[in-house]
Amino acid sequence: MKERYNPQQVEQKWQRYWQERDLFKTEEDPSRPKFYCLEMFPYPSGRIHMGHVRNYAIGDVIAHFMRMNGYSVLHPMGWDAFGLPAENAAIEHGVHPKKWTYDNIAYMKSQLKRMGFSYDWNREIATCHPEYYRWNQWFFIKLYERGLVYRKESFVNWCPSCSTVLANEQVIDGACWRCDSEVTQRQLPQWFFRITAYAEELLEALDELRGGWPEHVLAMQENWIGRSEGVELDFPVEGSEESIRIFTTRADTIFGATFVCLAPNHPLAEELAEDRDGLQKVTAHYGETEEKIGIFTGRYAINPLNNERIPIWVANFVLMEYGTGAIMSVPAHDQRDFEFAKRYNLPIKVVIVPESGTLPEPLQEAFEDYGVLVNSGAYTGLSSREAIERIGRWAEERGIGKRTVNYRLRDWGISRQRYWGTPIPIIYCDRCGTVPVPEKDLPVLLPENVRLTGTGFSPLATVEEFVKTTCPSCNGPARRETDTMDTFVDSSWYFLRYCTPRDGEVLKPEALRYWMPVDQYIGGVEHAVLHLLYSRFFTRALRDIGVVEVSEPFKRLLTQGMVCKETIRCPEHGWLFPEEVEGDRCKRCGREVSRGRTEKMSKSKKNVVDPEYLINRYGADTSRLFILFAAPPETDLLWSDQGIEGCHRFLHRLWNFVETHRDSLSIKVRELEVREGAAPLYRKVHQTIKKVTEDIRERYQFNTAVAAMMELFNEISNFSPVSDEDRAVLREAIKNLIVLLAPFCPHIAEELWQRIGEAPSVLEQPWPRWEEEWVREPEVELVIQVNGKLRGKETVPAGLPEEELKERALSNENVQRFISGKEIKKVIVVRGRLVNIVVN
RNA sequence: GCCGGAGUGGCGGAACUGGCAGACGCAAGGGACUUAAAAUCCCUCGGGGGUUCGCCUCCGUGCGGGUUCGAAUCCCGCCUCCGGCACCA
Repeated sequence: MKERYNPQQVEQKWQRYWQERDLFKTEEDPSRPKFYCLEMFPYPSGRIHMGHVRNYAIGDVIAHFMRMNGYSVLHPMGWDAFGLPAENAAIEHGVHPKKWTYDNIAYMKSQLKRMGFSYDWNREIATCHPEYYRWNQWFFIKLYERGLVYRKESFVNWCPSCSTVLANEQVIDGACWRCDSEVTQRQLPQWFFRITAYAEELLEALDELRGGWPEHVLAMQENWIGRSEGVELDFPVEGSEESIRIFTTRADTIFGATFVCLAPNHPLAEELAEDRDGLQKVTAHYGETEEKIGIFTGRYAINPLNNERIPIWVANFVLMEYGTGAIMSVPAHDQRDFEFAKRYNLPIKVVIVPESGTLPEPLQEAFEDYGVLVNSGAYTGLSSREAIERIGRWAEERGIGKRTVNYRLRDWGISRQRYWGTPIPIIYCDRCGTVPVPEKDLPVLLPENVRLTGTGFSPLATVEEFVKTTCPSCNGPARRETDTMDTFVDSSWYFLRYCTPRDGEVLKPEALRYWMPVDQYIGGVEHAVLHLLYSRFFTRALRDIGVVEVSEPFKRLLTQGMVCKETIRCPEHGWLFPEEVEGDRCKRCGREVSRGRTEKMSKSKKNVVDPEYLINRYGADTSRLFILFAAPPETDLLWSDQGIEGCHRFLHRLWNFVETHRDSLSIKVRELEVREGAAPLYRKVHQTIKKVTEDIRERYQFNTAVAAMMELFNEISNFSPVSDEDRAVLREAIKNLIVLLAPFCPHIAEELWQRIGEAPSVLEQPWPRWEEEWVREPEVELVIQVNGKLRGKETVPAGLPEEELKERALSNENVQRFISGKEIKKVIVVRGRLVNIVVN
């Protein structure tokens, strides 16, 4: 009796089997090559979404593939478990963040298990666990001792909705990366990681990643680090001992400087500005982009190159955080200065002209290109490039400046005024000042009895027994730091923790040496600068304190595309779920809906598909297969309800085939004999092994690998065996197909493997090998062109000499029509492929 | 504005170093089975023209040029879309 494919039953059976045998447990095995396959760990928001499914399906294929190829594979999973949503849930629903988080973890873990991913769950980590975050604290202290962590009062990005500070990387278009609220500026004392100390290294090392990382991620990081070479130069302040140091990349325009601008929070601004109210007003608009405003300080500076006396201004668009916090303003050659000069009627002086010609005066806009210097004293006539070089040298010789490099990258502010995060291990003592918590007192535990209100003040400050402590150095009364760390600290090194997840005392160097770096990292592009840059920095910082030997954490990076789906919109009721629509009309109001553009699946746009629904309806194998088949991994994937049906159909057909031919498929033969009629099928088997292997190994093209398996199955279905020898070939074909399919659809592969009489587990089978002689076709179709146009085809034995191919081509009937009576100028022969006859 | 990527049937996408454009899948149309439907199976499926129904032929990979015996693929110039950066001196 033929049994019907029941995914639920099959999947549960094999998930239980894997779990009982702990099949995916990993240990360091020096006798085998290692492979560290890592997918970005999820935030435990409650349920997994299609983005997770795609990310983890890709990772699982790679992990299985490498295992079957004899590698010792580390494939772990864990939870990025600290963060705001837990705290917000607490404020809204009164449930403790810890409970909320651990409940979510338990549920999502069960979902991941139902998807059948091959994680070594023995290595599971959660960043909110004290044995995890103690290392955040330990690293913090070590880096503090090395001067890579410091505290300073500064303007910070403040999200009023999240009631906390954001790092620069977390502000997108002036809005919070998480909730989209407009970000404002606040002045607060903050802890910083000195990522800028590694700016040059982080930039230079990008070159080593080329090839293994996608080009656009490298470009984004390069942009973000934003290196620029220039000159620092002192402009003495008239009637004062002070001078203003400016930074410029365009020293060639210095003779065109008609004023100097200070950032409002520049130390000299306060001192020089006469108009207090004016200064305050500029300060209030600091960093705003809508409008350039400024005030004249009433004082003058001297241009060191021509001794010209130019006014000193304070302007809101000059940033203290970049360069020296002061600029020389050259309105003729800088658009920002041009706009500022126009507004305040400051002189505009042309000192650069294009190599050919002049500039139309008065200028309508700044001329920012390189060119030739005019009105520039001894430098007149030089090219911009030369002038920059010479002026830089001149300043260095005179000791009034130097050539320098500036970076757009800022230090990473990690203080957060929130509860659900790692406590910063610092103690403030009136007598000893700022004292780090001694190593032996770690971890500084996050207290659980806390009232969360979301008022914007650190919740920990209200927990008296937490705040009140004694100073580790003088034993006097002292207070603890009450801010917690940015959660990106947690994820900046979690890949190291997987190597020794349970060792309470140390990150074992042997384990790190064996497993690091991550050989393949997989995740979304949204972390191109944030997480990926922080991790590269952190790994280097930890290298410098002797924790790890590698500098780059991720050798290869694959950024998977988004999962998208069509959106539906009602003019009255906004976004709609498909089930809220009937015949293009909104069920509620009857108005016609518009099928909007396809966009990334999101709850707010109601275009989501719940993975759990798919598992229940089609099973994990079908879901995984479709998501791998529908698009190459880096491309955005357009969800299609019919598409998944197609993949389900394929698995059904495969199942039915095995069930129908079960008897003949379980006959084993000692030696395979491939007769005439079975040779094409047997060749297809070897061609498919080759194609699937190379698609996975070299190109990560899972869609074409799946297509190749479908092709093989089509050929299997069309094959009619006429002998036992043929049946043995058929069995061989099915057997190989099942093994090839195993990384994609492990459950059905296990089941079919067993049903053709093989012993489990198919996942422990060696990856099949192909034989080149069976990949080659004995006959090839020769394409014959005349003047590059297809004029005929001939089936010829492979490996014919050129002469013969040429002859066959020339004698082809249809070809004759096109060449008769014409002069043959040339014949190009590509062996095994084509002949092109050139006539005039 | 600067940087990165992409434009191929009705749709998702194939085509490896320049060598048969459209693999595989979806949708659509036709047929078989069935009382019927679902499921399954078979056939057709870029467009135009011709046909003795074997096939022949012209056009076709965003647009315009170029290199080449031969271009989806390489080069030059545009257009469109997506992503990143952007008052960074």
